[in-house]
Amino acid sequence: MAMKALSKATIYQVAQLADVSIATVSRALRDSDLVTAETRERVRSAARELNFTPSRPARSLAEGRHAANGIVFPDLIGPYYAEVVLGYEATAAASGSSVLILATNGRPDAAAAVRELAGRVDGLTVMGRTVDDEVVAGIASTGLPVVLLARDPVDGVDTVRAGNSGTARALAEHLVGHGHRTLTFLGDPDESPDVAGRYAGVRAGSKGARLTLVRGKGLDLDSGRRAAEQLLTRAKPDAVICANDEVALGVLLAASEQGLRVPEDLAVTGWDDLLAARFAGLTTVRQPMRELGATAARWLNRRIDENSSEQNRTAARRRILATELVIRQSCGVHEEVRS
Amino acid sequence: MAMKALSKATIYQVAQLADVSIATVSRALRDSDLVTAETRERVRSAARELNFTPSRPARSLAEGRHAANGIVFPDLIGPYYAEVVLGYEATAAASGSSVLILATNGRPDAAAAVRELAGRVDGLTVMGRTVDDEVVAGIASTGLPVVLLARDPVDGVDTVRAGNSGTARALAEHLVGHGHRTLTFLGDPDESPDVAGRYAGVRAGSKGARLTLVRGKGLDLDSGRRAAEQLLTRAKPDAVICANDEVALGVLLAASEQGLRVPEDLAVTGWDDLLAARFAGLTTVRQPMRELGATAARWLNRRIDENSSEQNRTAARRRILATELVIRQSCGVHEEVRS
DNA sequence: TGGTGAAGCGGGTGCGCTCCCAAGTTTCGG
DNA sequence: CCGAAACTTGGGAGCGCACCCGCTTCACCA
Repeated sequence: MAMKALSKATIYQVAQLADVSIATVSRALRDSDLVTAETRERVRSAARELNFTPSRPARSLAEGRHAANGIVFPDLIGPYYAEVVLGYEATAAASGSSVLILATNGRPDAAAAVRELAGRVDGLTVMGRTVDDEVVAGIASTGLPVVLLARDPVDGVDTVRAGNSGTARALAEHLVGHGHRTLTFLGDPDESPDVAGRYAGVRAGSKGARLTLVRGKGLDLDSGRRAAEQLLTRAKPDAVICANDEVALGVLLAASEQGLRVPEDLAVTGWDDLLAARFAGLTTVRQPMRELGATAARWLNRRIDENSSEQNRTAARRRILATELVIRQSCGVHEEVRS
Repeated sequence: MAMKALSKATIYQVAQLADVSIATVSRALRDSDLVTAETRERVRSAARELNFTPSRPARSLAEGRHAANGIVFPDLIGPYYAEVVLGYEATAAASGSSVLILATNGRPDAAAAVRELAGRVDGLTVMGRTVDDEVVAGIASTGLPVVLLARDPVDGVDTVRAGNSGTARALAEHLVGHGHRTLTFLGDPDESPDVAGRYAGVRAGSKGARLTLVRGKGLDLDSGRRAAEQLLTRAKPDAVICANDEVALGVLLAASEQGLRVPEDLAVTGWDDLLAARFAGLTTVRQPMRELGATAARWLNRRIDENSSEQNRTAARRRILATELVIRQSCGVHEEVRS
C-alpha cells in the first residue's frame, strides 16, 4: 500500500476516494447508524488509506465546542501540584476531553495567558495563587464553566479545596501536648489562602503556648532553608510549624547544619505529606491531592453538560475535602513511632 | 458600562460596533500597522466592551496552525515526569504555544488518544513507554514534528534522552569498590529503554562481582517494596541496584521492616535523585529533568518553524544529556558523607 | 399494484477568522 | 493643478467539518 498522504488529507479527499459525499463520510466516521455497513466500510478504508484524521479546529468550529478543558496552576515543582494535575487529567481524559495546562509560575502576563487558555477550552480549573479574582470573575461571566481549586471562593463559581484550619489546629494542639511552648509558624499567610487557613488553625490550637509568625516567602526547599538559617540563629523556638513540606525539609537541612537534633532540640512539621516527608520522618498533614484534581474535573464536566443541554444552571457548589494528620518523629519524642 | 456579552461575541459584532469591516477588526486586534491609530483604538474599545476574544478554532482553521503542542508521558506520579513536563511547559509557553498533556498511564486506548492529540497540535513530544514505535512513525509520517524523550530513537525523528549506561557503570564500579560482591539489579529491562540502558551499564561495571537480575515489574514505591520483601527473605545480596528511586525507597522500607541496616547489612541505590532520595540518604543518579523537557520543547519549536518557513528539513537530531552520580550513605560506609 | 414511510445519501449553509486583492482616499512632487 | 504613489479599508474567498433539509430508493402492506 503506497503511503500517500504526507500532507494532511481532508474529508473531501476521503469522500472522493470512497465515491460518496462528505456528509456520508462524516456520518460513517462518526458511527452514525444512517449509513449502510457496506458504505461505512468503504469510507473507513478510504480514510485509512489516506491516513485521514478530521481537522480538530474545523470540527470544533462546526460543533461549537473544543472537547478540551484546562487547568491553571502556579507551579509544578512540588509533587503536590503534579498529583493534583494527574488526578485531573485522568478524570478529564476518561470523559473524552483533552487537557491543556498552564503554569503561571511567576509569569508576568499570567492574566493574558489564562484568558488565552480560556478561549481554547470548554471549561477551566484555576488553582491557588495564579491570577486575581477579577480575572476569574471575568472569565466566568463569559459563561465558561470554571472550578476553583485550593483557592478562596469567588461568587457564583464552584470551589473545591482541602481542609486547612481544623487539621492545623489539631496539629498545633499535638505540638503543645508534646510540651512545646515556643512555637513559630514559618510561612506567609498572604502568599496563599491555604497558608492563611493553616496559620489560622495553628493560632486556634496554640493556646497555652507562645506563637510567633515568621513570614518566610516562597514555598520551596531553599526558601525554607534560608529562612531557617536566620531564624534558628536568632530565636530558639521549640517547634517550627511550616507552611508546607518543602519548607519543612529545608528547615530540617538547616537544623542539621547547625547541629540541632530533631525532634530533641527542635520539632518541625510540614504540610502535604510528600514522599520525602516519609523518609525524613516529618510530621505533616496529608491532603487528598489526586482526589482534589479528580473532583474539579468531574464538576467541570457537569457544568459543561449543563451548559450544552440548556438545563437551568444549578447553584455554585463548594466542597472541602478532609485532610489527615500524619504523626511521625519530627514533632517530638514518642514512645514508639514508625511509619 | 452594561455587561453585554454573556454569549460569545464574534468579530462581526465588534466590526458592527466599531463601524468597520471584519478585516479591519482582525488587523487592529493583531497589531497590524496597516490601520490608523484612531481606528485601532476604536476597534479595541469595541472589543473590550463586548468582551471579545477571537475564537481559537476559527483562527486555527484559517491560519492552518494550532499554536499548541503536546506531550505524552506514561504517568505523572513520580516527581520525575512532573519535572520534565514542567520544563517542557515553561519553554513551550515562552514561545507562545499552549501545552496539551496526555498521560497514557495504562490506558487501553493509548494509541488512539495519542493520535487524537496529534490532531490538536503543531508538534508532539512522546516520552518513554507510552505507545509503540509504529504509532510514532505513523504520526511522524504525517509531517507532524515529533520529538522523542527518554526513549529509543525512531528513524527520522529527533531524540533527547539522559545518559544511562555510562553512569550506571560508574555506579556499579563504585559499589564493587565498596567491597560488595553479590549485586542484584532490581527492575525489568523490558519495561523501558532507560531501564535497559541502566542494566547494561551495571553489567559492564560489575566485573569481579556476581550480578543477578530480578525483573521486578513496576517502577513505583510499592512495587519496589513488594519485590524486596520477597527478594530479601530468599537471597542475601550485598547490594540492590534499583531501576529508579521509588523502587529503591520501597526496598529501604522493606529492609527496615526486616531489621536490615542500610548500608551495613545491605547497600541500596536508585536513579533520578528525587527529593526523597536526599532525605533517605539514597545514593542515586541525577538527571537534568527540567532540561530534558526544555530541550524537547525547543527542538519541537524549531521543527515547527522549519515546516512553516518551507526550509528544507534538517536531519534528525539526537542528544544525550549528561547524568551525574550522587553518592550518599546507602551505597556503603564512607568516611564522611553529608549531602 | 399503488401507496406509504423509512432508510440512505447529497447539496448547501454556516461556524468565525485570516488574508489576498482591489477600491477608495489622501498626499505630494512635478 | 494633475496624476501617481502611499495608505486605509472593504469585499470575498476559503479553511474543514457538522448538520439541517430534501431527494431517491426500496421494502412492505393492503
